[in-house]
Formats: sequence, structure tokens, C-alpha cells
Amino acid sequence: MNTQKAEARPTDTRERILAAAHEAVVAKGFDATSIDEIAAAVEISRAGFFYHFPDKNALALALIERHAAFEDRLMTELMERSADLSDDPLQRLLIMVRLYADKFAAMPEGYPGCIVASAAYQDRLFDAGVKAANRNAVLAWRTRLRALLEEVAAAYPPREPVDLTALADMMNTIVEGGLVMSRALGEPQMIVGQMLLLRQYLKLLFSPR
Amino acid sequence: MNTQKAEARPTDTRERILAAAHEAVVAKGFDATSIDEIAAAVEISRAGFFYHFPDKNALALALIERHAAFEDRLMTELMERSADLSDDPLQRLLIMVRLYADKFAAMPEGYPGCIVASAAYQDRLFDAGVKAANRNAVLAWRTRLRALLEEVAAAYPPREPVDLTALADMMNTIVEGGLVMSRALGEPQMIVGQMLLLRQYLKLLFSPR
DNA sequence: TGTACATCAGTGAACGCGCGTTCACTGATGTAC
DNA sequence: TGTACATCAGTGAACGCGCGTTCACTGATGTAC
Repeated sequence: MNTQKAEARPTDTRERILAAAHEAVVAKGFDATSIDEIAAAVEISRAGFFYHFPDKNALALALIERHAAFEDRLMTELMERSADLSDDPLQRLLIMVRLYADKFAAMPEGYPGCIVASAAYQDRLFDAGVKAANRNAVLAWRTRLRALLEEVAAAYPPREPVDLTALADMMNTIVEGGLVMSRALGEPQMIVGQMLLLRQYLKLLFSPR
Repeated sequence: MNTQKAEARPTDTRERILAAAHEAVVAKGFDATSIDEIAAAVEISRAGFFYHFPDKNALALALIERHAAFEDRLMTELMERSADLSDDPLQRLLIMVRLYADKFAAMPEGYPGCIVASAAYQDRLFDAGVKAANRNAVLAWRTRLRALLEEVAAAYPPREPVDLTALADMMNTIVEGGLVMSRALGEPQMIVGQMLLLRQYLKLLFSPR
């Protein structure tokens, strides 16, 4: 009857499937999301889904790649915005972490990070391609953040010796852990506090004495 | 044929079910673990499982409570050992975090923390009792660690203002996130590095200038 | 401009498997008298 | 000391449901000539 505004949704059915699947997976996990409900959300039949994806593994793969692309754009955006606000590498790092925290504050439920966790926890069910895609997504983030940290460390020698790779991974660690804890506690905003603690750590570590 | 050493395993069947279920859940997640395989591991029939647990939710509940008790004993042990090694609250905290990191280094695969994550991510499937038990387990850890942090903060005022509750949660955040990242990256030891970064943060935050 | 054919984006019904759960029943052990 | 009954710790078979996947088929659109 009352057709939704068509131009507001992706016109391509495959994209709409991915969007619906993403929403469901973030809310309930990959296993608990059935092809039936995804198809229903997109208003096609269950068999129609299989016209766009050969099987459920292919959906997982596409979701992870979509997520990786999203994170990549986000990182680029945050880096550009922080570069606009300061020329100092340490200030840029601290601004970036705060902007990232703001993103979580703005989307209290359902940040896409849990796609990675879903894949990590259920990897026995996934084929090698899905696992590799997940790993690459995490490694890409590590590489970009590590480059920024090296720049900071060159300008501001850390007060104590520190492994910059591990430090780069800490951001993702806190995101993934924060999502688990937010859910377990029923306090969606706690992840914001965790990001700000990371920021304080970076500040203490790199600030001149 | 070749019966395993009987005295090494819990004699009580219920305990053996929990042990087998724990191992499988840590390896594959709760949903992916079938009652069939748990029963097989314990060498009873699938129906025999239901003599000990009314349904699968009850198993989840028992696993979470078992995990909470384990974490509680672990925390007590770490606190006692660190109290033996130093009288200074900051030193005790730093020793405790290092001892905790050592635990992860000693058990490269399958730390029980992911039980919490499993429950958090699949909570739509669990009843309110399971979710509450999970939440309480996390809150217990928060409370105990926060008490220790308050003691430290009293003796060593932090260099910057900090929310001690969030700081207490950070340990669990890093454990849960570290488990996700370890799996995603296929680097089981990375979680140890993350714990040591937390330790460095605490050291920087509370060390006198 | 009309006809024949091909491709696209699906539909509807069915299949098969696994899994959680139930149920009637059973042998061994414990208890009452 | 023997018998009757109750409880414990299961077994084996079956049920039903949901889910991923398949398959023959279809209407609409595009293309060749």
C-alpha cells in the first residue's frame, strides 16, 4: 500500500540485502540471522536471495568486505578532519581518537564492529576466504594507525618503550571489547568511556615531561 | 578400549558435562555447540543430558556461573599473590596485571572469557536469567578491581582526572577485545601484549611525577 | 515494425538435515518393614 | 534375611521445527534481424 520512499533506499537489491543483513547481524549475530528474515526485510522470497549470493558464506564475505570498506572510509575521514584541526602529530592523534569516540556516542546501538567478532567467534563455520577477509580488515586498520603512531613517536619520544604495533591494535581491541562489555552490562555508552581512557593513555605516553 | 585415567576427570556426570561443554563453547561458541557432541564427549546419550539440565538455557546459565566462580577465585589468587610481593598499592596493582597477563601467556588458546562474549552476542536467544547472570559476573569483577584502584588513587593521586569505574572495566574490555582480536588475527599471544599496555597506562597514570 | 530468442530477477514448492526436546521404559541401587 | 517399593541415572526411538539449499518455472525487459 504505502510504499516507502524509494530513493532513500539503495535501489540495487543486492545492496539492500547487504544493508538488511548488516542490521540483523549487528543486532543478533550471524548465526542467529536467517536468510528468511533478510529476504523478508527486502521483500523478496528466500529463493530470491540465492540469486544474489551462492550461499550464506558469500554473504558473510560480502558483509566483512563492506565493513572493511566502511572502516577505511571512516579512518580516512577522521584523519582528514584531525589534520584540518592541527598540524601537530600528537594533537592529530588525540583529536582522531576523540572523533572516533564521538562516533560511538552518536550511534548508541549497533556499531558495525561486531561483524568482526561474529566472524572471529564462529570461524569454524566459515571457510578460509571469510577468515582471511576478516584478518585483512583488521590488519589494514593496524597498518594505518601504526603509521600515524610512528609519526607521533618521532616527534614525541614515548616516556617508556612501547610496541607501536600493539598500540595500534589497542584501538580495535577496545572497540571489540567495548562492544562485548556494553552488551553484557546493558550500558551502551560505556564504550565511549573506554575510548577516552585510551586517549588519556596516549596523551600520557607521548606528552613531553 | 583404552580408558582414560578416570581419577583425572570429575567423577560427577554433571561436572563432566559442564567441563566438556565449556571446552566446546570456548572453541566454537555456544550456538555452534550441540548437545549431541557434549553428550558424546561425556559418553552418555543425548537424552541423558536432559536428565541433568532441563534445557540448553540451563546449561548456559550453569556455564556462566561456573565462569564467574572461576574468575572470582582467579582474582582472589592474584590479589593474594601480589599482596605477598609488595605492600605498596600501586606495586600490587601492577604486579596483579602482570600476573594476569602471565595467565594468558600460559594458556594460548581458549581462555574462558569468551563465554561472556558468546552470551553477550547471542542474548536474543537467551532468557533474562542468563543475561542477568552474565551481567552480574562482569559487575563483580568491576567492583573488586575498583576497590583496588581506589586504594591506589588514595596513595598516588592520578596525574589526570579519571573515572575509576571505567578504568576497572578496562581490564575486562581488553580481555574480551583481546580474545576477539587474537582470533581474528590468528595471533593468540597478542592479548598478552594488550594487557601489558594496560599495565603501562596504569603505571603512567599513577606514578608520581 | 514485428517476431524470435536470450537474459535478468526473481517465485513457489519441496527436500533433507540437524538439532533441541519429549517420552515410555530400564537396570542398578537404596530403603522400609 | 527376604520381599516390595522408590529413586537414580540414565537409554533408544521418535517428533517437529527451522533453516540452508535446490529446482523447475515465469514474467518482464533487452537485442538481433
